[in-house]
Amino acid sequence: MSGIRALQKEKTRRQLIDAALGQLSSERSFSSLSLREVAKEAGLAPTSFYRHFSDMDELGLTLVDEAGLTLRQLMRQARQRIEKGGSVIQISVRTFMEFIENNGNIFRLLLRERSGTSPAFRAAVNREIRYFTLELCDYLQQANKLDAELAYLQANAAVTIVFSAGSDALDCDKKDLAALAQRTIKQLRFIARGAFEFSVRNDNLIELRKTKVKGVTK
Amino acid sequence: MSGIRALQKEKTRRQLIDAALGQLSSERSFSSLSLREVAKEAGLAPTSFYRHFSDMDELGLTLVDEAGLTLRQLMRQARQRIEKGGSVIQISVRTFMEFIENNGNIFRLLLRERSGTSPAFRAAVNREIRYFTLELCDYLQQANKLDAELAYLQANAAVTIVFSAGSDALDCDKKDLAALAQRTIKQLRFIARGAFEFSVRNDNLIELRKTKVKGVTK
DNA sequence: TAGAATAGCGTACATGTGTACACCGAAACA
DNA sequence: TGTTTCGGTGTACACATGTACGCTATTCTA
Repeated sequence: MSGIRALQKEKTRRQLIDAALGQLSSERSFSSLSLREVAKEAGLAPTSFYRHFSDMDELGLTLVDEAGLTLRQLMRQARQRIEKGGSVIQISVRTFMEFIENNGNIFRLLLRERSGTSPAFRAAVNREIRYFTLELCDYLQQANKLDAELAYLQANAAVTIVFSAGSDALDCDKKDLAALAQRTIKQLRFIARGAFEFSVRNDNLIELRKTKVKGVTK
Repeated sequence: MSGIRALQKEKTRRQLIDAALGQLSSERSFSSLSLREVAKEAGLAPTSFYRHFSDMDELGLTLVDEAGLTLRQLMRQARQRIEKGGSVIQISVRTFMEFIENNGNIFRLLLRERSGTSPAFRAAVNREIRYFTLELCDYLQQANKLDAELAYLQANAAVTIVFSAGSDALDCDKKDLAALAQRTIKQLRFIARGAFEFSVRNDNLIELRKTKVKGVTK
């Protein structure tokens, strides 16, 4: 395949996607974009839009997928940095903050559509965040030898905190970013520490039960 | 004052507010409401809208204020319950979940406009959440004898977690609500425990410094 | 009680929207 | 080579929106 035609089509499809992304800003949400605007920005006649997407919604879901991809790419980047040594939490937060500085509008898209009016959008965003959380959960489970439930709860809480910090970062003076990151790091440490304490307590309980059982069966 | 005229005006103003609130739903955001729709729902001619608000934005900000009020009312309710005894965290979460069940659309409004396209809206919502957080912070500071910074970090993290849980609750099957609440409670315990551990560590450091200083000055 | 103020109405208009339709030219295919 | 497919265009339409303007009826005020 790859015919000259399919190639061109793919190219203008990208133009549409980029046009949409390019119009997003702190004062412009995806749902406030019109088909006509996007087509115009992409240098297309309004009706040509339909050759690529049946709907603005379809375009939007594509954008969410794209955002999820960028997010997972981010994870990989963070893991690479971590393997080179350093505080896991610190590196993760720093990586995430960099992501937001470079991809503010994509992150905004996720934040907004997560609580938006389209069930499909909400589901798509939540799916991406779930992937993100589960990857972190796996990591915690094997790195910190945590119980599956505890690991999930910690991962979920951590992602929530970090996303919220990201949201704050979007509206933040640049000079306050470092302080925000520091606070976020401390909060993540609270969570990690708390989860660890609970894990220890659980282990003790298990030990207790074991000895009890031994005592009885003996 | 209170003339029959001012009274009537106040009444139809309320009708507009209620009309707007009434149109909000999981699939309808405030920003997707049109002036005409709201006026119609309130039983008014479109142009009469201007006798009460100069803008849909002005109406929106009024709604956010209203929501903040409801939120603080919620806090009071929770405090009353707490004074009657019981786990602070458990009662708070339960109260919040009840709030969301009864005021889903108001909560949605806050969630959405927090990441919305209007700087004024974002500021208004953040202000309400800040009040909420500071009240909790005060409580933690005196009830748990925490450092001001630690108390704030804990309060902020807790509010973030609870709001996020609230957001999940909005899209949740009713049967899963209890489990969600349980998970949230555990996460809040992580945070509380973590903050406590850090506080203890800090105190020890302070003790250490004190003895050091004593040793030197003696 | 006469005159001013004003909440609410209806009409009217310019503007932006999604999309149906017919058409064109170049690539794909037989 | 002749035919089909298809990405892109321009026109056209019905519709919803915000809001300017002038009018009316009722309340307020002097």
